[in-house]
Amino acid sequence: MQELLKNLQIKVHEKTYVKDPETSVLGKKILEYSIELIDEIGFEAFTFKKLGAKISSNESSIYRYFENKHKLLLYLTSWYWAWLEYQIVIKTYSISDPKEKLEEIISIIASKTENDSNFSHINEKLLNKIVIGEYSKSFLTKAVDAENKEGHFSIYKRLVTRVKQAILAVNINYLYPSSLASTLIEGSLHQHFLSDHFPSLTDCDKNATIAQFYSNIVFNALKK
Amino acid sequence: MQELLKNLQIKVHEKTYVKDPETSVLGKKILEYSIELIDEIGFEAFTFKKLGAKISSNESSIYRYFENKHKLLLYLTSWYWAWLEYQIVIKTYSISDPKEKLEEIISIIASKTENDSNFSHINEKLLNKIVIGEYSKSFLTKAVDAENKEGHFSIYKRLVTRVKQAILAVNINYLYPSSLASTLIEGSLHQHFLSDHFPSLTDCDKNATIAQFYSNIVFNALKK
DNA sequence: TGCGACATAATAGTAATACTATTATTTTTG
DNA sequence: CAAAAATAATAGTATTACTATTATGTCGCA
Repeated sequence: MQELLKNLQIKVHEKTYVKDPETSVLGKKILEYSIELIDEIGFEAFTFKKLGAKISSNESSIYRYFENKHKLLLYLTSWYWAWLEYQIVIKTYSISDPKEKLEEIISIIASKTENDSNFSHINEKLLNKIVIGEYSKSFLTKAVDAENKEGHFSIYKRLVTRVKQAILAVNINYLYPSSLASTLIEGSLHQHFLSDHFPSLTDCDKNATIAQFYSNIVFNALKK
Repeated sequence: MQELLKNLQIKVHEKTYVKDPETSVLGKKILEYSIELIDEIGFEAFTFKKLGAKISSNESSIYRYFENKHKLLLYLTSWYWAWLEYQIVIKTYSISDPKEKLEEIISIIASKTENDSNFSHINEKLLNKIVIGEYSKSFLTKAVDAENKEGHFSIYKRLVTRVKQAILAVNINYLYPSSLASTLIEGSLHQHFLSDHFPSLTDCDKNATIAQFYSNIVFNALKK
């Protein structure tokens, strides 16, 4: 399985980039250091000029890979969701019991991300931090509907659908599988944010984990 | 009760503004039309110059009320949460049964907002739309911790705490009252957004409402 | 009526952003 | 080695997010 992954490349919707960043050294540098820079200064202050300076490259060269920083954010977050989906597939592949499987999925989604050596130019832990702090900005724009139509959120939607299926496998009669799946994914990000910045608004990271909280929510909701 | 409200003014943390917009005609115009304009063009494209043009006033005059558009967003969203809290207080004041009370709170938080004639220059329905689409941007910034320290999120935190109390009143032994309260409030906004832009990721607004979904989640979680 | 205080408006100016376009240089590869 | 492709450098534009200064209007009260 690990061997198989060595040859794997995470595919992001091609309209997200002008030129596929995975196909060149500069492209990979853009990915690697944009994650670092966005983490350092935040997405608002992040510019291609600053990134160019950081990688001793020119602003105009970065524009040849991404139309603008918003598209780059779409790329990075799509990459993250695709990667999370792979984690889920790999780690739950051999689990046949639906409850056990869902438990594992919740744990993967809600736990802190660990780095994955299979993708050397992507720091997954940092990327997870970015997703927590910036993901909402990728869809909270006036362009959502157009971008959604173009397929920029298809990976995210596929992930939600996969979680939904796992929920229905536990209880086929549950009335709100999509809402529960999307709440779990988005809510986990939010609880992470709260535990970092508004600890009084969460119980997680005190005597409990986010995974335990959502496990409790989900399995109580699915009780027959 | 309605009479009492006539004389009520929603108070927002004073560090949010340079000059209290409630104290002048121009100030109220800024509030009224910034809501309209942000709704029309989105927070990113919104500028004080455009707002000035809309209200035939000058950019520089608006700066005398708000330091920048981010502070204005903090003002508007704080106003919204304060208003929501009043709705909860008024509508649940006379309910003594904790379950019934929590049910009503969930309904107020999760349902579509109706306009409130008590505050003539604020269109609550539009403001709710803005909160759904822009609220996250008010805290997903590098300045959160500093702004939190300054008290800009105190109204929101008070609201979450109030909901937390209502949750504990139903089941004092529940382990995650803060997380459940914050999930309910933030998650409701997200489900509204999904039902508008990603209907496949939610079950709400098809055969169910967001309030029903959260009611199901919350009361199953609180079952003893 | 007139003076001062204050609110608002107009104007101008700055550094940075988010690009586009053109040209120059370097690297790749056939 | 020449052509093609990638990258870098340079310059330029409209807009943003302000700040500062000055001008105009408006209210109260002496």
